[in-house]
Amino acid sequence: MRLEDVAKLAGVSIITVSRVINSPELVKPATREKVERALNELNYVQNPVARALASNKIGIIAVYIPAAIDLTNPFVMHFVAGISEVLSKHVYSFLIRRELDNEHLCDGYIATGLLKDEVKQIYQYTNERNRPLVLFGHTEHPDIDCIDVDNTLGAKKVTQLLIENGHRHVAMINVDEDKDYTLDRALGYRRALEEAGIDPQHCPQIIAVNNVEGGYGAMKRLIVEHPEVSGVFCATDTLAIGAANAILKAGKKIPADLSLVGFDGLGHDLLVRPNVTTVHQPVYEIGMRLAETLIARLNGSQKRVKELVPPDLILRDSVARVNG
Amino acid sequence: MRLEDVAKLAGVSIITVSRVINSPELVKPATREKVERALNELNYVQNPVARALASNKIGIIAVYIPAAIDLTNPFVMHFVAGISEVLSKHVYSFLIRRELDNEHLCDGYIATGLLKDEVKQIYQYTNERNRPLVLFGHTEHPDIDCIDVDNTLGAKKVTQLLIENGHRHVAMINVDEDKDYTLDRALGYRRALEEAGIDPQHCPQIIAVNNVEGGYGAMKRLIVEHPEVSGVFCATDTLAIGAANAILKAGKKIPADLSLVGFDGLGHDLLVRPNVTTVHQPVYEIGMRLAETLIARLNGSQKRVKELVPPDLILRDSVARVNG
DNA sequence: TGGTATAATGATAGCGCTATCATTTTGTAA
DNA sequence: TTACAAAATGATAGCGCTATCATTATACCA
Repeated sequence: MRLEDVAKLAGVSIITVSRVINSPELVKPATREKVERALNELNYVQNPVARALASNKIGIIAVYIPAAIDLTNPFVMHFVAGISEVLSKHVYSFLIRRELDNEHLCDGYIATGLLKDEVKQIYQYTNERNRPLVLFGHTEHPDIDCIDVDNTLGAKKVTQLLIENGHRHVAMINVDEDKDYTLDRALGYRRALEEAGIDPQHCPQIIAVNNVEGGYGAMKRLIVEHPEVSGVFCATDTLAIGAANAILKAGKKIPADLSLVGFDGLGHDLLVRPNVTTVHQPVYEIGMRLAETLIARLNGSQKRVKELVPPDLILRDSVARVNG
Repeated sequence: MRLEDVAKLAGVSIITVSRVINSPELVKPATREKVERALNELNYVQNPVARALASNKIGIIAVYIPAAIDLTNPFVMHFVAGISEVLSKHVYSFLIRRELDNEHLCDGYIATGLLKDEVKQIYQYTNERNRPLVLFGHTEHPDIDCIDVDNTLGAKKVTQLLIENGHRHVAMINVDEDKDYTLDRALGYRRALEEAGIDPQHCPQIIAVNNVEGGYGAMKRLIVEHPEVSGVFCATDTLAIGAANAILKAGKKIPADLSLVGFDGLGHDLLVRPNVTTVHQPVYEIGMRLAETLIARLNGSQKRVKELVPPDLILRDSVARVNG
């Protein structure tokens, strides 16, 4: 079933059929009708591969999520859902790529979850293929469109919340990964301390694997080794869930005995008690913005996009005044 | 950058270059080396669209998830992750489609989350495009490869668990949706009751919207209207979380005052206390099996696949003996 | 009625690759 | 050396569509 078959039946040339499909306004109504009848009769279905080859447009965006990243992670899911919403409006499909192999059946790339080394790699990869690239994070790279959460600001805000509630002995449980957000959140934490005149040296920072067990173990250690600490900032909500379990297990109350804050805000609130005060990362929105940015590029935009999205505090039930 | 450029540089024909890329064993080592040098020097990158057009193979599987289904649902993402694992081994990419429009840039289709009406629609759609289709669920359709959880069996098992623990007054909170799994779980529930000699008429079944709030409201009603009930089966874990909240809010204990069981088993266990006994749906594995089935079809298999995967009970802390 | 502008349609050459068949080269045995 | 088979390479025709330019039909005005 090709344009040719339809053309033959309708008694026109194939290009006229193509026009009826792609720009019907260019075809005289009488002819158009004739062609449409033929299209219907033959139940014509276009071959998008052939169109892609001829027009150099495929209608697919590749979302690159390295194989090391767990797809079922809510962070990833919300990100992908945001992308999906925007792309479907623009008649783009998207595919999820887990590695950078020879294929590149797409018009452009969105990437997330990259380690620093991987940024150079995908930059080269997309350049070789002459396709635009937009990134979640890594805003330090001048030649790539990037959008990120302002991790430093978020960490600072939430640490300040602890301080404002009278906590002078605070601690941070951070993630054991070579990613910017780790450093940025640690930086925000330190800045909040310094601005409040608290010596960061006196405020422990524990490194843990980013899962519930990691948070649990770190908090357990913290309770034993630093009994003076009254407020804890966990670099992720996942860590915070583990930490909360450890606190309760130790027979302490949240927030009466220990105040706890997290970072992510991806819906755990419905599931955990007490609800942990946290920083909401607008991941869904960032997915949307990145998709919009990429589409703008595909439509010819030359504007370099660099955005730092300020996160919001979500105040819940896990912070109390010291001795209050 | 085309095969032609490489061929010119290497002093061979384009087809020889194509062979070096696709079936190097057919090329004499000396020639192969010459071509490989040229490939490297020019940094050749293949155009997969052209290859797809010429070979009628694209290397993409479309996963159709209707736009009505929330992508951030863990059910969906585990399913997708299972598909992803298998496909990446077979050098296929996959793309997520949210609606059935004119595009069909793929070798075959995997679909989930379909309403009954939508099954016919996608069946016709894929037939017109001459592409194989495999489905999660809807095993009643004789002409489609389908794999499903045995929902009836799972619901029966978990209801029996309540009965075995002495609960004679049980209730079910079911989902308000026109899907098979709804009916099947209700059926399993009823069968378990009947086999135990309990009249289903005396065991309430409440319909709720499938979210935490829905479960909460339904449970609240149940406590007021049916105080005799001592064991509740929720058709989804999401409902069970809401139900658990309602029970605790009412000042009752789980499982001392009320036993509670769910259905899904998708990792909420880490987040909710007490952990709810549930039925584990092997969604990830079903994603894998569907992907394998589709690939078998693409490789020429003619075997109709119909599988009902038996789910497992996950025994946790939310069921106790009556008056025990 | 003729001439010109404009609308409508058509012919044809790719897009970059693979499949098919044809040709050339190489290897082996008589 | 010759003959023949097998291995290696090449020429060419698509795959089904769109872009580009050429041609033909129609409209409009003087």
